[in-house]
Amino acid sequence: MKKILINEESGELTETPVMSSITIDCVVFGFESGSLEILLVKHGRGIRKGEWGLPGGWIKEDEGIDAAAHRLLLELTGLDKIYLEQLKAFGDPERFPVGRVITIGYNALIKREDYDVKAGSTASEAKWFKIQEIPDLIYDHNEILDYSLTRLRRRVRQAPIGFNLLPEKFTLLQLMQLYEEILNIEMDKPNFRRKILRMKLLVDLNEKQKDVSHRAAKLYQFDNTIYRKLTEKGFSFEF
Amino acid sequence: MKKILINEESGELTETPVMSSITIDCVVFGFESGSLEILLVKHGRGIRKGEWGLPGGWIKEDEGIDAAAHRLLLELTGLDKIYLEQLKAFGDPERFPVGRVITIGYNALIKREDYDVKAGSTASEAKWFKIQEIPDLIYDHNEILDYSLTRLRRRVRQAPIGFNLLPEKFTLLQLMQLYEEILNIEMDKPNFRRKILRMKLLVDLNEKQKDVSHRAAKLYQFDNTIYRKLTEKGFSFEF
DNA sequence: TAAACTTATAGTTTATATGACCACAAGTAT
DNA sequence: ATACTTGTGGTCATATAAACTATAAGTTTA
Repeated sequence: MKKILINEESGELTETPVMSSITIDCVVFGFESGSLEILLVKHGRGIRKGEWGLPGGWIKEDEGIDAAAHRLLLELTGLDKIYLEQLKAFGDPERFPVGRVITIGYNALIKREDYDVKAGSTASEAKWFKIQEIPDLIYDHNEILDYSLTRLRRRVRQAPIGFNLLPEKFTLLQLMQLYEEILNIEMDKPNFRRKILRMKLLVDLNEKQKDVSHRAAKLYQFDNTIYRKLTEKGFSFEF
Repeated sequence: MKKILINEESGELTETPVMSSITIDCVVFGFESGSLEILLVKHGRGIRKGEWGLPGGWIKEDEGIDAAAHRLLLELTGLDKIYLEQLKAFGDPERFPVGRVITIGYNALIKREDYDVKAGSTASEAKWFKIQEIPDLIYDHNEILDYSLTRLRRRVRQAPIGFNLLPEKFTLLQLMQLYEEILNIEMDKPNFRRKILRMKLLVDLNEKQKDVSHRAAKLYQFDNTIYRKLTEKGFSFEF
């Protein structure tokens, strides 16, 4: 292993840097029929064969961190333009059995309707798990997941990111149920409607649900441009 | 450089991991006479000699990330038990001129009264800068600093962490001015008092300021144990 | 010694947001 | 036609926030 990286001309590095491998691990969230779910992959080889873990992989040389996360998710799901947020780096020296590997965690929010199980190369080994039914995961992935969930719950109250888990067109009830599921609380329908509509960041599509066995609800759409304009005026999303 | 890290027995690693150097960079915040300040260090060598940057350094093998940050700050300031929060990893392939180096950013909040300039080994090259007077920094350190400030402003509203910047005993006005400075807003004294006292997480020390040239204010103390008990009961700090 | 000044602290009032609740409308299923 | 489900609109009591006024307790100055 190349232990010393000092450039004699610039002299920038005066100590011996430790080289380490860097991975990305993604917590991929989806929302299906009222349940918050996470996409896990089964390990195909090694002593931990058959165990579940977060999808991830190695970062390439000359590749940005966000870019690596996007690439890995594209390989896994066939989707680009996934909504991503970096969590933080996890680097317990003991976290990985084979050597020192630091991993960078990501939260990814995807629309289940977009996701085709067969699209990704590793998709046959991928499966959605309800939040309450997550098994023991490899390495420190349960720890990463805990952190991820805490972060999601905080973020979803501060910024309008929940929409990334819903179809392009959604009803107010769907949105409310998303919040109820993520935050694990019960909400009041009329109050929720008023609060979210008062923010004026949803576009009323003047369209209704179809093929539902009850009164059809109006469909709405989230428009990021509107949100940006509002924040410039000092508006701040809050739930 | 050792390019392949596959353990044949476990077979965990199926691709060639890229090795990278990892550094820590800390944004050290202090609060002095009404101003929020940041501790910067002057680079002693190399082509960028004389330029200012965030204090930081290499992470050691077999050293946790948080532990590395604590060690580096101990070397710099002579202080242990500094309040630390990891920000995230910064890894633009171009961020560091000599080679691929990923850095992990930290926010550190310290009590200025505790900090002795002469304590740290590199202290002679360290200096406090007011937030509004930050110069151009080396590498991507301005970017890290921007992220850090955004994060601090958000965090300070959600969790009682501002106290880490104040002396052990402080007045309500000092606390208010800290918030005013960090959030860059003006607040109303009576309203602020009521709001913070209503939370019941300050201990009234039944003590007063000394040597002030005006009516002395009561001194208060923040008690983390009380805060933890309150959060267990469902209380959540908010500003 | 009194007046001026600074900061601490208490109270009041108004607007606004929230939570809990009721009522009814608009559809579907039996 | 009736029951049932979901959507949607309204009310009211309460809590909270923001703006403002007032006074108290000290220090400095003249």
